[in-house]
Amino acid sequence: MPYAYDYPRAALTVDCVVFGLDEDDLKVVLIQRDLEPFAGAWALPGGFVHVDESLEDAARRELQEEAGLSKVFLEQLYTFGDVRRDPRERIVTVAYYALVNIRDHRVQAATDARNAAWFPVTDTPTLAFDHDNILHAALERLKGKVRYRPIGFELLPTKFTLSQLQRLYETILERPLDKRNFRRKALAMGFLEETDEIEQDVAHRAARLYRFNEKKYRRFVKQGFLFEL
Amino acid sequence: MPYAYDYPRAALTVDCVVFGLDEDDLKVVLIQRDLEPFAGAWALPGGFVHVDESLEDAARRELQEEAGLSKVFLEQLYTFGDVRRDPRERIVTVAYYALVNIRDHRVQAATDARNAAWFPVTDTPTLAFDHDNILHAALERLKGKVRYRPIGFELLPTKFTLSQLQRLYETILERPLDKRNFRRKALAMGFLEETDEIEQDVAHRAARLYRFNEKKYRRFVKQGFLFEL
DNA sequence: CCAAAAGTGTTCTCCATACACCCATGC
DNA sequence: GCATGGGTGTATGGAGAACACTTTTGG
Repeated sequence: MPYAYDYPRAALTVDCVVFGLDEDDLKVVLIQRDLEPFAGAWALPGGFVHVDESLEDAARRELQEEAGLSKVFLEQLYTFGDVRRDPRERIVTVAYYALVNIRDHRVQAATDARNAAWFPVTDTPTLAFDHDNILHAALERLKGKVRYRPIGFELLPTKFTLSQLQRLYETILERPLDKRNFRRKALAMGFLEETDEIEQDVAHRAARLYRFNEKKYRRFVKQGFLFEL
Repeated sequence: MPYAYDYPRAALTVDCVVFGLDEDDLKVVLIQRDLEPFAGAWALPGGFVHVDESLEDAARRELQEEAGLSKVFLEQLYTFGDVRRDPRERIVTVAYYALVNIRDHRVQAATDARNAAWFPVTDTPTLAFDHDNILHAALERLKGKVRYRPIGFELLPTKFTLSQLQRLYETILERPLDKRNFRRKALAMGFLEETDEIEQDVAHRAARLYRFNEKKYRRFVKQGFLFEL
């Protein structure tokens, strides 16, 4: 079959901004590069898109290969295509962001033995390529999205306290929230489910654990809704 | 220089969803294809990304070449990368959407003599490739974005009446708005500027013309804001 | 008994909404 | 004078924001 486009082509990659919550810190997965360009520098996990896999498949494969992560929340962020963003040749990258809860997903430097680690988003080294831009865009997206879609739950363990949830929102939005107002509104949404368990091994009164009920959430969305905290 | 990626590569295109307002109809530019695949079918304007131009540059060049449009509001929408979205070979497309006011921007079937025309968004033919998906995504984006960024002004002539503005919002949001509440809120935003002109040649009382003041808008944004109509 | 965080209601203010009539103009 | 849209104010309800003390538990 003839090519539809017989001229030099850009190469295509995917890069992933993987967010996780560690105690009350928002963290991101970075990979230390072992090859030029930017050998030794930290970068977002990512790699070339195979010609026979979709963009999202490529992103999931790279997450698996480079960080040992699977079955995570993943959403397309933006496509970065400046001509000189890679010093080698023209490379366009489709950026994704992922949300994982660190408990369930231990990050491992995987198959290709490069170093993978969690960094606090507020304290990352200068990244390779334009990855600082990508990370910044992902943070902005997270901040915007969290206000009208309950994606925050992806970052928490299955069962969590309302204080954990509140601290998560405060971390992402970078501002304090009022405890009573927060709890009232969070519960009023109607898709938080009280469990009969409480947290363990804390040196103070133990808080009740809640869980996110996705069915209730979907019903809620269908009826037309607005999600604000 | 060696290639960073010596394997078969996807081709890369841009496609543009160009919105315009014609009277009170929201319309979109479509191009009739003269080549296979989908010869004769309507499609979004777009084409291959050159290896030495950025994605946005490619989108602007295609708009110029295929529809004679320049200097329009243009924003990246989403990147569509399903393996089989083009029957010829693997082609990934970065979709953009553009807003133009039809008065200032006459659409012409340009250099390559293909047929270009405006279609009401509510009444488009079945499009080539996955362009129906792309159009649908663009409409959703427009609906969402118009609520917190005043992009609607891009669709109107420089001077417009408040009723025109209201009808625009009603069209995009697909619901009626209250006239008094709309006017109060629109003016309260503080970046609409009353001119001393009124509309001409209407068979009823002539409405005052307003203009969008971008400086005031920017000041408004800086102070932290929420834009809702 | 002290430290630490959990849990709980009320008030006020502001904004979204609902609603109806007179005005200016062209024909 | 009539048809057509332009232009205007008020009352009500609901939601967001501000605010402080008591309870429980472990050490």
